[in-house]
Amino acid sequence: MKENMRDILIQTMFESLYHEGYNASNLIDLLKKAGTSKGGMYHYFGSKKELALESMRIVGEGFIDHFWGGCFARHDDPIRALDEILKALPNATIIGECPFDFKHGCPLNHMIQEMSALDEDFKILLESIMDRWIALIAENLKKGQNIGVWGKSFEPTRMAQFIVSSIEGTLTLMKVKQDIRIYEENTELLLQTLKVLTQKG
Amino acid sequence: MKENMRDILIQTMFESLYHEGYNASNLIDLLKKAGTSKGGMYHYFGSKKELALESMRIVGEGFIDHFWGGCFARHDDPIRALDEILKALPNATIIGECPFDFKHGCPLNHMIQEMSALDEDFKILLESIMDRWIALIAENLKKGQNIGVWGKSFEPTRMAQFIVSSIEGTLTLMKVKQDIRIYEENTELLLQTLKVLTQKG
DNA sequence: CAAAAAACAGACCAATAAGTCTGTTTGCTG
DNA sequence: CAGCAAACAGACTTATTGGTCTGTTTTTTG
Repeated sequence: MKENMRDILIQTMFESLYHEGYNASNLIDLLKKAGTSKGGMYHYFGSKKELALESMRIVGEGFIDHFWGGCFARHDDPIRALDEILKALPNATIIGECPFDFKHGCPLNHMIQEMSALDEDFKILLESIMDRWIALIAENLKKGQNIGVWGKSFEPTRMAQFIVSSIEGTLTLMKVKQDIRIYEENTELLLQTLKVLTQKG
Repeated sequence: MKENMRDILIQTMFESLYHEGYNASNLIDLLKKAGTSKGGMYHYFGSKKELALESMRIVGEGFIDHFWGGCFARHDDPIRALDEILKALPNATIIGECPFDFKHGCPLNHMIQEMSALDEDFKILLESIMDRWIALIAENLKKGQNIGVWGKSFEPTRMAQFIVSSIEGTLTLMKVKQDIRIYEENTELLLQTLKVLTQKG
């Protein structure tokens, strides 16, 4: 059951992007961590950028589909799913051995800030990941409306954008303040808000 | 009325940090834009990092004190002030000739993502700027409670953190999607939320 | 088992960029 | 106006880093 070097490179690059960012991460260190060499990497990927893009795509889509999508799928009631997601996030594993942690915040946010205005390919990819995330939440908000746990007065996509924004902003604050109470207080306020904004009638 | 080169360097560095980030910005280009040379810059600052830190400090504190603080000071009612701030932000000038723009989002968020886990000096500075921002809002929320436009059931600092998070997250979304409607919809939801969470009685 | 292709190792190259150092200009002061 | 210090110009140094290229090992396949 030998792991494929291409996958190892993708995971290792993700960790570098998450912890150091794109410009500050260097290939030699990355290759050392991955246990390979220049030749090994350039055999699979045409450039640092190509590996980084593929890495963000695989990990980003995977985390949304499996962690978020999985939580939604395990609950009939999307309210409980959202609550569980926010409680589970601080201890979540993003990919392989790489845990989510408050010191480094949200990798998607990090890449958006660092790269989206600098490189069009990154921008396009990051936007598509963000769209996938928002679409998944909106979809489940709609489901909540259909099964009657939420009212119909709100627009699911708008509400999903609001939720995502609130989470991203909270994680930014966490990254610089590293106080878990802020996360708990903010998510509590968010859930409280949702109950009001989405109430029936 | 000749402008001081030290100030020009601070403004030019801020633009570079805002538009390219710390690692991707290079000194030669920056010096060309500022109209000076290596000798000119190293006369005032010991390193690129020193200039960047000073730049973020001056501009960050200035924007919070003047733009945010100014808006709060012009209104007795902090509800109206917050509303005006959110409406004015898309056309605000951050410093000198550098306008706020959705393509580049929030410079504070950008620096937090790129630098706070990478360099302790950046982290300390960025946290202090964030604290100043939150404290200013909390202060004015408290004022709103005291003059009776808001109820007393909420904790000003927690609410300020929630507001800041929501704005930061919204600007992250703007940076990658660049659709002003999202900003308008999100800020509308935020204000709506505040009215509910801060209501009297 | 032999040949070919995939996978990998690592020396080398070229570009970039921060920082240094020497020398020149500008402006203030006694 | 002389002298001195602040302000600035720019060539040079040094370190880093992404990418290339040649050669070796491993695996697959006919």
